[in-house]
Amino acid sequence: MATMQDVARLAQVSVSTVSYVLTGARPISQATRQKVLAAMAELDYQPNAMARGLASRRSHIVGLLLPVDERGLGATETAFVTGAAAAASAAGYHLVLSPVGVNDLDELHRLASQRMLDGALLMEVQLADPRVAVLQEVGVPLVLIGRTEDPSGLSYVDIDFDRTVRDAVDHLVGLGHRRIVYVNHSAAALAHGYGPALRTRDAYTAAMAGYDLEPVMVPAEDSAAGGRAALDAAFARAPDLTAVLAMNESAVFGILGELAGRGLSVPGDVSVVSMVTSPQVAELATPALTAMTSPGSALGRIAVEALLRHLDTGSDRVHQQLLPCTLEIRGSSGPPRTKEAAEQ
Amino acid sequence: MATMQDVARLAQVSVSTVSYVLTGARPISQATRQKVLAAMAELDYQPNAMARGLASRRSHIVGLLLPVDERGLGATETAFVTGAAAAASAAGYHLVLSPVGVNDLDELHRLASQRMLDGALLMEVQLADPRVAVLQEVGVPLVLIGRTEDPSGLSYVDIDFDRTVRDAVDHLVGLGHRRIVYVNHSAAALAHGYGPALRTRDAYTAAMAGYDLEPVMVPAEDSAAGGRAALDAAFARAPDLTAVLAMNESAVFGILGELAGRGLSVPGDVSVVSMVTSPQVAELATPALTAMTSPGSALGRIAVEALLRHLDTGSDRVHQQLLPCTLEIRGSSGPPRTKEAAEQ
DNA sequence: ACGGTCTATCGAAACGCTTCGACGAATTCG
DNA sequence: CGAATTCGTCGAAGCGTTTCGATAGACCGT
Repeated sequence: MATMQDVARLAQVSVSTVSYVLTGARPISQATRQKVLAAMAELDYQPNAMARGLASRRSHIVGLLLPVDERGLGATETAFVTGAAAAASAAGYHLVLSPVGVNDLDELHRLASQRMLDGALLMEVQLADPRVAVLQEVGVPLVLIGRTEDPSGLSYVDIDFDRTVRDAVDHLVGLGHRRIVYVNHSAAALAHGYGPALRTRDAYTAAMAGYDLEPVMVPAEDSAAGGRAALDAAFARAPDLTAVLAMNESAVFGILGELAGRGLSVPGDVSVVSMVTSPQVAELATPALTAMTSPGSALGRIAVEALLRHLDTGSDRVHQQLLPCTLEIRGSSGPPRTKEAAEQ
Repeated sequence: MATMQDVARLAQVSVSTVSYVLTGARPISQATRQKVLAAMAELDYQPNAMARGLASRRSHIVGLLLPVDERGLGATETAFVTGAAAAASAAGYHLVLSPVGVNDLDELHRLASQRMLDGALLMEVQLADPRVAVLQEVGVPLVLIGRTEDPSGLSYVDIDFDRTVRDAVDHLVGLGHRRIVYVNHSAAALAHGYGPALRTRDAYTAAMAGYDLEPVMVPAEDSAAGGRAALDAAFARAPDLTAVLAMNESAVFGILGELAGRGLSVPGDVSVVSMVTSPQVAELATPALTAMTSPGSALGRIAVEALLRHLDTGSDRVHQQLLPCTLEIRGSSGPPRTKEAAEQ
């Protein structure tokens, strides 16, 4: 493996000159630059990442800190991860996947103190997230995926839940629905201060209020069975419902199954709109789901770009950005049956 | 940020002694070890990963090389990635996610030559995969996820497709099915030498032959629409089919939808078994899918462990291991209608 | 009491790069 | 036309570890 020494010797220049050619930290004449580049090519030289990292105090590695307690990542999270990895890679950075428990603060501290990470993305941020303080204390630049309760001074990217919920409700109301039930994440998630669950709850309430409609929210476990149970609960509380808005991707399928089981057609009897869902998943359902498509991959890319901008320019402007999910109408939503049609 | 120097000074020992305490490379007396550990604790010392990496020529980073051309990762791949990340993390290693195009060999060469990776896991291995040679040439220890045509001398972990297909066919034949159609990956995947598609094709043919049954295989695009089309094709070629075995996770949902569209019940009229599927996905369908559950997370863990064993012990024994998917019977498979029942 | 082993520790030389101060040559300016 | 500036390059000092050879005692058998 060739070193910079070898290149310098072959090009008959000093080591520092080779370094300057590589980093552009100082001007180098065309002539010598060519000599050096030729030598590099001949030796198939690649800079040693560790040495470079040690000397420059920049590893060119950013960490993606993902909570480990979850049972696997959903399609949205996966898209986020791959989007982030692609963006990092495109910018000459590396993305390391660090599973750290939400409450394993010591482990996090250790990880962050190793000077291996130039910066970090924090996934699944809670409203009150102790991990933020740990990372700040160690001085690792940070971009949150999601938001804490008070994110002032913190960079984050997140889904614009307000807008997403409003758009979904608008869509359903626009079709003529009045009785719209919201199936949220689980009660446990709500209790834990899981941001998306809380924010969508509030947004839903507000959106319904805007139309003078009564909000009906039921929580659902993150599974098909949870969806079935939630639909039962929904009918118990609103027997005349004509539309279901569901945050919980897994639960949607249970809802669909349960509707079919009750002999109700979609969207004839009940319209279903799935929130924060990937197109791939939406297409799996029959009928294909009208869904608010999550900007998973874009979020990942934007988060990385914001972080790298900070790292590379040293600018300490915080980057705060919300991306809405976009409505994609497929087969699971339509106008409610009119009274007459229903009475036939 | 405290350095080893600081620790040494505080503990009144030499720097090398501190290092030996940390690495255990040489014996250190209890007394000094305690002094050193105390100093470390007091200073909240964490070794600098870059410096350690430079001096020891070991980065403690392994790369997960995933092809970039795919449109996202499926649930199985995601489980693999998280399993690998967890295993690496547990062993004190870091996992970097490197999206490199299957044919971007230069990029791969560059990545591998940076001495940033102690080893690599190669995902989505083709039967003839040029990436393997590149990595071997650079001398990066390697574990394949999947297999090349001739994997002798190479470490790999892969799904035992033979066994998986056989178990699935056994299950269906055991229920009484004779006309079993296999819905494989796309024709393009087959043409590209995509291992799972080819191996399951052969295994299916062999398993059917074992029962003196005629194999009928149809390819399907990786989508719900692909599944619908495949089912059409299947009925065209085998109008009397009673069971569908499907490799293509996305297509399964299309198949289910199309069956419902034709007024056929599952499993009453047609049984469906999904191959290499995660439980989460299987549960989404109605009825829940009888499926061969993929060992995604275990594969990731095992691959990392094999790689690290090689790195840490220097043993150059190759590790070759196949894991079968396990049959999980849910609601989509059952005995075929008897002739009498069908004629009623 | 003496060379011979061990054991625990030290000092110094890497590891391969970046970066800073210095310096000669070329250029500019008054 | 000499002083001041700029440009391109060099040498050397780090960056924070690991690791190797050396060494000073402690311990052994004789």
